Amino acid sequence: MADGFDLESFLPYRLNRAAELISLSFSREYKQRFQMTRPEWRALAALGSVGRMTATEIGTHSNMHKTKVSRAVAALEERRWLKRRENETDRRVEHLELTAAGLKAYREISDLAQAYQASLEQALGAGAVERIEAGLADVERALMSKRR
Amino acid sequence: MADGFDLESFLPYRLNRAAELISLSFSREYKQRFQMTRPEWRALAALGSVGRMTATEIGTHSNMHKTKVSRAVAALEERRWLKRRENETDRRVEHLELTAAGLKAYREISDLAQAYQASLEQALGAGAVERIEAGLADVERALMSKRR
DNA sequence: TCGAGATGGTTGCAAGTGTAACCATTGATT
DNA sequence: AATCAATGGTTACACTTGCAACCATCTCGA
Repeated sequence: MADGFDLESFLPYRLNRAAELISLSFSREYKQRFQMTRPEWRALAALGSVGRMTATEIGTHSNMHKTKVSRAVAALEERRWLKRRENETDRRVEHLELTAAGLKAYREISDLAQAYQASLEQALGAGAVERIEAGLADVERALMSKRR
Repeated sequence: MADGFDLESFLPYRLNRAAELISLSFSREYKQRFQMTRPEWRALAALGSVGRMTATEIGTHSNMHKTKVSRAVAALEERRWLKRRENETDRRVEHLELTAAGLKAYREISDLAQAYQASLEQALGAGAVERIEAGLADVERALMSKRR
């Protein structure tokens, strides 16, 4: 069926397949150990690396839908890994920050993540990860400008 | 919080973010127009480009869970876009192939996909897509060998 | 100061998903 | 031939997700 279209070189497809594969591979490392979903880990990581943020900020930072963020934050709060602080001047927003326990968890999981990334870099060779990430950044930039 | 871990350069995270972005961006192009889910489009694309396949083959080819494939195939059949043919020598397997209507749909959507990819290539510059895909292939290879 | 719209965040609901258990069939071992 | 494991595929169930509708609060202009 030679009609010019090749799924195998269609970027959305390729990107998704690689992302699913890597995501699956890494999530196995923490899902069992920390009983945490991916959105929760993402929110934790954002808070851990950036510090105090609002829910909306977490959403834009990690490109998650606001309901995902909302539920992830609720779950982390339930675990006492984060607390909410109200903003004096605008009572709609809530500042979120990790508790001591949350920070501890963040450190453990980010250690895991670093080890994972290191093993990937090892397998891929020097500079490969940087090159790939540069490419991804280009894609994101292109999509963002496409949007409007 | 300088602790050595930077979410922004963590490959699983970056890959997922880019994939979600591009997937969202492209699915808008066909979801409304063809009322089709992503697994259905994937199965259709696999069948359209490869030709006759079994469900398992579609699964490995496009890296989809077999239940996803099963449901996508059922949906496509419901629409009369594919038909099942039994295998004489092994009655467990079913050969799947597109009907004329299915092929027509495939052509329309793959035209859309080609146009989409062309606009991306335009925005990204010559060779960029190939470089990115080469990087993705490396990642997949690394993950596959990691697995065992 | 009042109301209309914008913004931060949550929730109800319907649809999509993975896991595990399942049915049917085949292949290998005896 | 009889059995048991392996394989192709479907389905029941619980969980996750996105959309839309929602509540509360804030902003801006008449």
